[in-house]
Amino acid sequence: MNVSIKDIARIAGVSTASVSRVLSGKPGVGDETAERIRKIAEEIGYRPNLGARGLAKRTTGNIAVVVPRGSFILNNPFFSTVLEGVAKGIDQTDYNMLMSFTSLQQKRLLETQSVDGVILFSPRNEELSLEWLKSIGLPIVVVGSYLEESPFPCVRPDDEDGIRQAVKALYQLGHQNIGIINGPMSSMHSVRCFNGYKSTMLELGLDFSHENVFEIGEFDVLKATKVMAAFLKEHRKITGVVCSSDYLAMGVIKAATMIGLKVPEDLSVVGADDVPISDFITPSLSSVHVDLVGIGRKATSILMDMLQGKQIRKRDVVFKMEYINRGTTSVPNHHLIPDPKHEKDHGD
Amino acid sequence: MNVSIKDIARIAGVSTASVSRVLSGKPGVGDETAERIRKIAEEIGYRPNLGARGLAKRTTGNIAVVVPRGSFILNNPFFSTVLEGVAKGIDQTDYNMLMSFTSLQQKRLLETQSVDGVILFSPRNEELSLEWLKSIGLPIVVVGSYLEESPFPCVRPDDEDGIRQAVKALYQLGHQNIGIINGPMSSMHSVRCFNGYKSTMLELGLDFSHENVFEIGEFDVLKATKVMAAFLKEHRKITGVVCSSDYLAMGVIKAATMIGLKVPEDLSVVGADDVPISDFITPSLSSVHVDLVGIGRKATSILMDMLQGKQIRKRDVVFKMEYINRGTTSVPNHHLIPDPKHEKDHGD
DNA sequence: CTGAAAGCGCTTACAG
DNA sequence: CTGAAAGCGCTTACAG
Repeated sequence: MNVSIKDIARIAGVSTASVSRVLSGKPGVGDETAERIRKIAEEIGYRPNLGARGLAKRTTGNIAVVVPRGSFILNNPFFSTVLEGVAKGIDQTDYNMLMSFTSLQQKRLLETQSVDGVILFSPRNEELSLEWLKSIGLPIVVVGSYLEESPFPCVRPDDEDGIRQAVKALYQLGHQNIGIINGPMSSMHSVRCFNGYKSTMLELGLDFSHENVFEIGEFDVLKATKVMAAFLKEHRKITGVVCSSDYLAMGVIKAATMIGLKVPEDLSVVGADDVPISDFITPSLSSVHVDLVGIGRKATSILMDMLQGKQIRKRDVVFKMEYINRGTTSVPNHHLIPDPKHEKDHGD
Repeated sequence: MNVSIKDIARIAGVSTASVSRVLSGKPGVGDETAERIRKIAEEIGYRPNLGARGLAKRTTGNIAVVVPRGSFILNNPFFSTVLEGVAKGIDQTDYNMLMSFTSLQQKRLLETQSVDGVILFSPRNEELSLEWLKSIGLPIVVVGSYLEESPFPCVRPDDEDGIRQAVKALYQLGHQNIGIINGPMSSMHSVRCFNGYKSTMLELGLDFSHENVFEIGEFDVLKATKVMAAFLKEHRKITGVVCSSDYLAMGVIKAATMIGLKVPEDLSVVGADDVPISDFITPSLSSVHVDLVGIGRKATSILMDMLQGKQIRKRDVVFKMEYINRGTTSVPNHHLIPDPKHEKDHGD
């Protein structure tokens, strides 16, 4: 029913081969013929059928963006911000973006020859097996931390150092009892954050205790506030807390408020990643900045390189992070600090 | 290189027609043959080629989700929340979800026979012309307010009534000078909000003045805080402000803080839509709730009906809204209200 | 129940 | 510069 190159060929009195050539920008057709073909195509409102083209060329023109953990993840500004970068990156190409949020959809998407490559948001170990991922034989680049032995290029924040900076910032403000609110340890990101936290505490000569580590099982922070509130209540010695994400940090603030703690007077909290909304809430969130949009863009450009058969030199691209002091951090309430002015002299 | 039904047919010693029939669940193949085919398909790791299937069946199996106004829109929780509903809806079908954020991508996506239907997030008039949209001849359902004369089914919040409730709530708290922070009037949503605001002010016998209407030109609220702050500074008589979205409301709070106004003591603010994060920030945002996820789901199910050729009875599905009092509203500072207890007795 | 054949809309050696 | 033809991987009347 839709017009096809056949129609154009008939009207123009040429072969479909010629039509195909001019419409897909290939050389080898006389200027006049080409012009005539273009005009006719325009007139009869020709729309190429990407599916057919894909069949013939063995490509799809689609790239998949798969984010595990269900669609509620959309509320997590980390994802939406990186996604913004990915979207911008893809926009500059001729690819279309296919998204999937559930594992069912992912399987279907990836097993069905529907995409040429995939941007994979850091899956947890149990969600997508490395074996399966390898078996589908698609170019994949992962965003965020993933398995060490992953064969896929990866672009991620330097999360371990991010937490390190967060802890140091708190330390320099005078905090001694510093806790961490972390995601589930099945995520490499959480593991890295934990490592950064632990090693920095030790390095600074602060008490490291598993007591002060709170791991929430789900990324659904909204639901986790009550347990966080309980945790904070039990650990009143903690005057500062670092979080593995800004989103989590917002939950901590909420939880603190619930039990009557003031931020930052009673509790300093610092996030990680510095999503756009963090500078926007009141008080604005102290965090460790990283170029999230840049991460998304970089991931896309690496994928594009792979799609063009280029050799990928750097399999791991790590974005550096930088602490930003805003409204949710201050000197601890219980101790008067002699000289709170020294802002940043990496004490070691 | 990938195995196809031809390979299966050869191995099984049957025709590709039979293979096709069993693999796509069609009747008319003997149990034994069917079983053999299935087993072989499994063994050699057959993956159907959706593109080829699409070519043959004249469908794509894809639905497009198009959101205008660039990808920064992802930071707007309204979109991500509705999107969550859409994603959940699509998950339950066999369709894949193609997303596009820029107008370039949209054109390509829709003009290229890549999708069977589209979920369109309320475009502004100037972005996507109705003519063009109609010309592509795809089933479309729009989410959010759009042109009155739009021929496409639409599902949206009752935004006009939402603002009405917000104004009334403020009025009942004792506010007399109520302003509105609105989006650009090129969006139907903003128009509706303005109408709701104006008519309610008049109805309540309050002063309506264009002075108290602040329209921000862009949806990029982050960038708009400074102008909002200036506006608030110039209009100190305003003790309460209603916003056309929660996202905007967060900007107002930020702006108020910037100029030293306390929320809600000095300024009450109420949002609209009640996105998940609104209950999460501190103080939590008073807003007018609407089932955003439900809106996304409903839009998807309507589209599915259209795809199956069903007649759509209700072309406009309007979700009702309900005011929720939280932490950003209180009695106005300047006036002592005799009886602030009467919470909700729709005064008219 | 089963298969031969045409067709979906495009691309691309191959030959001229 | 141009066309005939085969092919991409699947589906579906049609005939048996």
